[in-house]
Parts: sequence; C-alpha cells; structure tokens
Amino acid sequence: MEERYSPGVVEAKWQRKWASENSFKVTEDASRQKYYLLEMFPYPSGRIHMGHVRNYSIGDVVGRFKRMRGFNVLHPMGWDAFGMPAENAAIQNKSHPAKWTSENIDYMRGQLKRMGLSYDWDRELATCDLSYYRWEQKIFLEMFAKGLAYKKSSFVNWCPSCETVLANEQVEDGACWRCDSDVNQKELEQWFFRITDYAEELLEYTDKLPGWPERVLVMQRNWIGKSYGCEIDFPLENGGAIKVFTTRQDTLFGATFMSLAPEHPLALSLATSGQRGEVEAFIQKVKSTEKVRRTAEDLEKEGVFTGSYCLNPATGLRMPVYLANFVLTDYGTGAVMAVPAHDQRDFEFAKKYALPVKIVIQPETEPIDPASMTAAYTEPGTMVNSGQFDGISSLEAKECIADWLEGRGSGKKTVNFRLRDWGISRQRYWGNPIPVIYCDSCGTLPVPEKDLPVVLPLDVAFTGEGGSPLAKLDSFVNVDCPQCGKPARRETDTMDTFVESSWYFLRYCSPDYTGGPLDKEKVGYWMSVDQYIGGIEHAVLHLLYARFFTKVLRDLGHVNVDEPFTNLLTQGMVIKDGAKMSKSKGNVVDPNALIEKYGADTARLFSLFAAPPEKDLDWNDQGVDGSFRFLNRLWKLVAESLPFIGSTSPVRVESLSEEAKGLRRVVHKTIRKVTSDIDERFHFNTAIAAIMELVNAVYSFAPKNLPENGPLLREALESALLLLYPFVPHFCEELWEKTGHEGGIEKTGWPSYDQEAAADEELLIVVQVNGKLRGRITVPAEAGEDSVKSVAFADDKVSAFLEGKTPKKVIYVPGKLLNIVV
RNA sequence: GCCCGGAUGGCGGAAUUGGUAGACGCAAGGGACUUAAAAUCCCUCGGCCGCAAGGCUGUACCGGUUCGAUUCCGGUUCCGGGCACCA
Repeated sequence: MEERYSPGVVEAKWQRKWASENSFKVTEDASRQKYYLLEMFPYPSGRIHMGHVRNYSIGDVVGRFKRMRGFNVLHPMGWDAFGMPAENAAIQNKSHPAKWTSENIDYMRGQLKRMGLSYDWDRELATCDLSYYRWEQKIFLEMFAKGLAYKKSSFVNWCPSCETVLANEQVEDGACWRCDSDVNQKELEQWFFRITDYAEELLEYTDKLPGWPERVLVMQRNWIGKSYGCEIDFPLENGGAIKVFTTRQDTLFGATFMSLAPEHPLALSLATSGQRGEVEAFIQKVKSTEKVRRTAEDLEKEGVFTGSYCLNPATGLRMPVYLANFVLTDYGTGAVMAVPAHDQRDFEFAKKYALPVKIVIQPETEPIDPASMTAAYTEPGTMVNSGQFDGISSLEAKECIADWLEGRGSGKKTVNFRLRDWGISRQRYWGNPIPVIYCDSCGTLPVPEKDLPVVLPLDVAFTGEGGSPLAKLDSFVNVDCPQCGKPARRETDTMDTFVESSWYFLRYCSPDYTGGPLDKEKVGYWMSVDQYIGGIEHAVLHLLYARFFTKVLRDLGHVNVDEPFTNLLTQGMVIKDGAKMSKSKGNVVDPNALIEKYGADTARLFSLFAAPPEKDLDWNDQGVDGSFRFLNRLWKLVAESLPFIGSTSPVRVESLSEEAKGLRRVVHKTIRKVTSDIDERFHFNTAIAAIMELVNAVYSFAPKNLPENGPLLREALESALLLLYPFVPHFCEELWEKTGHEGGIEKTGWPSYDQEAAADEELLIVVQVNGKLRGRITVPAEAGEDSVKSVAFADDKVSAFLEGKTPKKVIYVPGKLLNIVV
C-alpha cells in the first residue's frame, strides 16, 4: 500500500464509484424505516462558500451515519434558482439570467460532487425549471380559489428612476441601492398570501416542535406577535365611529384625544373645511417620508388636528381627532386612543400640542400628577378617575372594563397579530409568473388550468431600465380573456422567490411527478423532514413561510402532515479574524483552494472538528493542518499495521495482556461515545476528538505489542475507520478496502460496542476533604462503599488532611467520588 | 426599551444528570532525527510560590444555596442575535 496519503487520487476514485453505482439513490420501501434528511438548498450565486461546506458536511455526517444504521435515507439537493442577483448579473454582463443561473448550477454541482456529499442526484431540481414552477402556479390557483391568494392595495418602497418596487433591504439611507435616487412610498396593487389566517395555528404549533431550537421558536412567536386586548368604538359627532385596538383598555377613562394614521380611510373625510389644507399637506408630507425613517423611534412626534371630534365611550369626553405620524396603518385598526398619562408617545404628542393629560392609574408608591410628570406612567397601579372601577388594580380592571364594554355593546375582547399577510408580488423578471389575467369586462381571472403553465418567456431584453421586461413584452402581456374572449392583459409581476423555497422539500419526494405538484403517496411515505439543517438567518422568513405552506397544502389535500420539519438544526456562521467571511472584508477562504491543497475529507473534518454545529466556527488555517496531519497519521498507522492484521481470527479476550485489555476498553468506550455524540447530541467535534484519542492509543500500543496482538489491532483500526467514515468517507472507504474488505463500509453497518469490553476493571475514586480534592485512589470496579472508605482513610495524603479529626459526614458518589467532611 | 443567547488557558474548544476544570486540536517553547530545511517523533505548556515533593489560586464580576458550583438561584458588567413609535 502507498506510504503517502494522496487525497486527490483517493477522492476521485470513490466519487467515480459513487456516481457510477448511483450509491445514494433511494426509493420508498415500506419495510424499512425512512429518514428524510435535508439541508437548505443554495442560491446558485456562482460558487459555494465555507458556509455551504459546513452546512453540507454536517448533513452528510448525519446521512452516512443513518444509512449505516439501516435507515432508508432520503437526502436530496437542488437549487433556489430564481431571484434578483441573476437579473442584475444579466444586466451587468449583457447576458441572460437563465444562462447565468444554469452555468452557476453546473459549476456548483461540480463543487458539491467534489466534496463527496451523499445526495440522491436523481432528485435534483431547480426552481427556475418549468417542471417545478408550473406546479407552483397550480398551487397559487388553488389558493386563489380558496381566497388564500388575493390582491390588495398597499404601500411599498418605490424607486422612481428604476420604476420598480424595492425590498427594505434594497433601500440604503433612503436611496435606491442601484441608482441612488430617493425612494418614496407608493400605493400599489399587490398579491398577498393570507398567512394571517394561519397565525393562530402557526403560533400554537411553536409549542409542539420539541425538535426545534427554542430561540427560533421564540423569534417566530415574536414575529407572529399575538396580543390580547379590545376593539373599542369611539362614536363620531357626525355619525359613524372610529374603531381602535388597544391592549390597555384599563386606561380608557384617560383617553383624551384620538390619533389616526395618515393613511386611515377616514383621514380626509374627517377634515373640516378650515383644516383641509393643513391635513392634506400633512398626509402628503408623511407619505413622502421613507418608511424606514418614518418608523424610527427618534422621529419627532408630529400631527395635525382634523377639526373633528369623537366621544370617549366611557366618559363622554369630546376627544379631538388628530392624524399622527407615528400611528401605523397596518397594525391594529390604524387608530389609537391616546392616553397621554399612560403612554409615552401620547404623552410627547400631548405636550407638543397642549392636549389634556388625565391620570387614571396611580402607582402604589409616590402619587403622580399631570402638572409635574415628565414621562408617562406605564406600569400597573390603582385605578382612579375611572367611575365604578376606582380602587381596583389596573391589572384587574383590564378584564372588568373589557366585560363592561362588551355588555354595553361599545367594544369587544379581541386578539391582534403583528403578523401581516405575505406580499408576494415582485416587479421582476426572473421569477415565477403569477398566473392571472385582467379583463376590463370580467375583472381578475385565474389562468384556466388547461392554459397552464404560464411560461416565463426567454426572449426579453435586459437594459436595467424601466422596470420589469415582462411588462414591455407585448406577446406576453396581450392575451384573450379566458371568459369573454376580448383582449385582456396578463399579470406581469412574478412571485417572491420565498414561494419556491416554501415547498421544494415536498417536491423532492416526487420530483418527476407529472400528475400534479405532489404525489401524495410518496409524500406520505417521506414527510415530514426528520432533520432539517441550515443557517439561523432563516429563523423567521423561510422557516415560517414553509410552515405556512405545509399547512395550506394540507388543507388543499396535498399532504398529511401539520408541520414540515420535525427536527431543526441551525448551524452557526463561519467566522474568520473576528468577522463573518465576506469579500469586502477580505477574509474569505475559498473552498476550491482548500480542497485542492488538502482534499475534501480534510475540509470536511476540520469544519466539523473546530466547533459544535450550532456555534459560530472560527476558521483557522493552521487548524486545517492539524486535521490533515491526523489523517496522515492514521493512514501511516494502517499502512504499517497491514502485515499484522491479515488474519481475520477474532480477538481472544482471555489471553489478552492487561495493556491489551486496556486498549480494547478504549475501543469499545470510543464506539459508545461516538455513537451517542452523533446520534443524540450532534456534537461532531467531541466525536472526532474521541476517535483521535483512540488512534493515539493504538499508536502508543502497537509497536511494543506486535505481532501477538494482530486481531486486537485489527479490531481497533476497523472500529476507527467505521466511526470516522461519516466524517471522511473517501479516506475510510479506501483504507477499508486496503484492509481487505469488499462491498463498502455502509453495507458493513455501524459498529456496536461490547458492554463487557468497555467496562472498567478498576475505578479511580476522587477523594475530597471538605470538598477539596486531596487524593485519588484506585479500587476494583466491584468495590462497595465500605471498602472504598477504608482505602481512602488509609491513604497517606488523605489522612494528612484529616489530622486525626473525626469525620462529621462522608458522602459517597458510587464509582466517582468520596467527600469527607470534618 | 423588550425578548433570547453567550462569557472557560496564548487560540478553537471539552467537562452529557451539581462531583477530578482545561479532553482533543492549534500556537508556543525545549529535545531527537538531518549537512541543512521540511516532514516525523518525544517532552513541557492556566496563574502564583517552591530545587522538589507539594501548596495556594483559578471558569467575566459580586453574593447565595450545597458536603461539593463552569453547571443551580439573585444581582452586575461586557459581547452577540432577534424584535421594536405594535397602541
């Protein structure tokens, strides 16, 4: 066998073999336990980065481990292929997004294969393929039919020069990231998914996902943002009423004015003739303020009086109705009852416009009064100035006032969610066309199923000017109305790319199915995903959308599960020199160069060894050397051991020396530890450390105990290779073959440990005096408490610390520790 | 501001249920081999005192519970993340 380890040669050999034998292809098999393993699919940006290397290395360990343990493992890979970068690259390079994307996919697929990842490549999909996005259009139409997809007007960031909507992330300091024009707010008709219909269930199930990290669940709960309160009607003097949502109905008696969002439907109609000019100017001013700036907390509270009044339903007080810049149109009802004494924003507003402050809650400690207070009092206290509610605690009053309002018919208890419906319209080309037609006579119509799919046309020009190219393509836009046959227009917006990633994991179950989006039987076999692995940055967006979609598809009859991902692992970022790897910081490690120099196995090994998966990984080039050295050491050890391990006769336990028994103990303890580290904890770093210790033990054992311990050496080395296989598969397959095995490691299965061989014959007992470590004694494993005590008291060091004092108490932790208290 | 995490040697990290703090690896220092270098192998490696045996001390800081605390509790500081004019 070769003296030197040549990763390039070894890895090419096994990758060829895996490819030619299609080693990781799976089909449904009711006789075996399924395991659906998934890593978040990448955006084909050009090349993989270290974050991918880490993510997919973690996944591959789990996949190979589970396969060795006999599971039928589904482990697919694909491409999140629609999106803006492709379009921008096309504009820049005068190319086409389709070409750019498919070239990137080809290159990155090669990189992933070079890493030796055990995917079922037959299931590969790209979301920009017609065979994928056509089914998404079908789902959209089913959602449309159920009212789960709808169109409404909403305010968005609009770049007047690029003529397109921008996501919040694409607005930098109030200006367009591409052309630097000032961004303004524009009201546009947009398509939405009714995720709010599922708010309650999405929230409820955050308590039913024990396999998810708590912090992700917390983030989702915060995002959904359920709050309990009341809807209260404030009658207008001229008829009608303003409806507010509040969580502080206990402060109702202190409401002295009303604040509406400038976008509130009543805003203009409430303006009296004398105030109209001012009101219009104010609305204009607020609307032209960029959203980011407008919602900044330090923005000065500003408003304008409409001239109208409403009545406090509790006190009958005439409350002036203001428009206020801090009231959000899309939270609650867009109207806020202002209680300046007990809300800081209302307090500031009241001070500015000289509005009355009325205290209705007094603190238990120092009483407050309107003249001297400098900030609102927002804590609980005792009710005052509140009619029959005076004297009770404000916490109690919440419930009482809510009941009272319901009884009088001027309000009702309600819950409110922070979660908003998901706006999915994008004025972009490189996405899935929304399958809708607009007819002047018939209105908004779904594209009939027989006319699906709406194919994204490829013959468009990319100038980077004038918004979506689709809108300028007459052959796409102009269409006959499916209902009346008259000329009509197609929707030219495409769907948010998060829609594609909301169901790709379902499509993997039946990627070639042509009868619909999903083959229910196959989805039934594989779902849900047993282990999902990806970056924490998707904690809310993708992971919430995917949960929503799964529930929608369940209700549409496509799947039978409530939740898509049983267990979620959120891996940390890859850090170097104290910062996330990025081109601008110049701290990027290129996976290609790494694999070129050390091979894929070393790259995988180090990325798994340097930190547990959920923590950030601090990249260290010298650390990689260490991982490479370890593989070389093991290679050499196996090469030098070959002459002694030819015999396949089993280890004869009874004839082993004490030292040999010790090594065998290490072998079986290592199997036990590595198994639980991988299976129960996903602590691959400690699993690898344990295997390193095993190899170190073999290293110091071998030279002086050969040739008589050939069978034991074989057992030790084979165990090391089997345990190490999920981490460095090419390396282990090669050495497995070199040590005389055929048929591959996975077929051999995961090693089991021998309880007896792993058991210690002697135990090290730590002896403490008054809780301080004073000695270590060795006793036979079967020694009882009494004999441990007698050995401990006889120990010179221990007795020196006892100085003849009588022990008050002796605590014995069996097999571990003895603490003598004097 | 609110809500989550986290803080352990020069560095990454380990200590799984309250029971030997620092596994494993990196870096560093010393040595062997070599004409030399690389590679490899051996030794040392939290701090202080000590020739040594050994002792004291030490897991961000202060306090508590306990026979015993990196681990549990209360408070403080710093760092990271999420949400945030949410009524």
